[in-house]
Amino acid sequence: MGATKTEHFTDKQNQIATIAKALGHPARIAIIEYLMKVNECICGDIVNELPLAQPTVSQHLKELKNAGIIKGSIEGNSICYCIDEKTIEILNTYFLKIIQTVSKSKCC
Amino acid sequence: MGATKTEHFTDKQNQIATIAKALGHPARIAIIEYLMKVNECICGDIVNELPLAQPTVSQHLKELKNAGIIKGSIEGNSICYCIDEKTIEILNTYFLKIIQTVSKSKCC
DNA sequence: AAACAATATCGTAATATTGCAATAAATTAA
DNA sequence: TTAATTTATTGCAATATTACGATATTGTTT
Repeated sequence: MGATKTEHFTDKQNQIATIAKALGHPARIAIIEYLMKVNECICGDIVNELPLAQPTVSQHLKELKNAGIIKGSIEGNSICYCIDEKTIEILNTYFLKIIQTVSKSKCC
Repeated sequence: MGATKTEHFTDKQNQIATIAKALGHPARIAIIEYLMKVNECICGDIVNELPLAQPTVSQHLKELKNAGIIKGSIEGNSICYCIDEKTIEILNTYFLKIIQTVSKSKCC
């Protein structure tokens, strides 16, 4: 026990949970915000920006990339990361549906 | 080490991360979907609906409640849970801003 | 009050996440 | 080629999460 029972849930449920989980850490939100600020997609100054060591940042970037939230393209020596808004849109569409459904029905 | 360095991030960053994290598990997404389906807010048939034991479901409900995603009101013997769309809206507004910002800027 | 029902909490095992120092790998600059 | 730069990976310690049996709590019947 201890492991999430992924197989008991639908693909969609797992997809939404995976994306949300990747966004469920303040460092990763901070990375997203930084990528938004420097609208050209600069890479590893993220390390200088965040109060975390380089391996830790690298790991967070990896998780964001695995979840499809950012994408990185090699650019000479460094790597250019940027937000893939399509993935955020999946979440957005999903949550919007929740909000619409819930606001229609009266509750408790 | 091992604990998230919450204090290094802004309140907003922590708020968004907390809500996203609570949604970052397929069981909790399934709970949300069930609450949407039975638009009147029935309570612990969630246990019958999910492939998880009662204490596990109770724990997931607690986390959703702590994050402000659902609210529960005691109704006699049982508890009536329902989605608090205001919290989902916070996420939605935040993500929308990301999508808008990113789609404006060209990238990699 | 006693029996029942619905939830919550406790305790604990299994697993996952977070963070970082050390090190590796890949590219560029000298 | 050697040194420097940038990013990734490994290994490990600390902590958190997930899941559930057992048990407690709270309210409802009878």
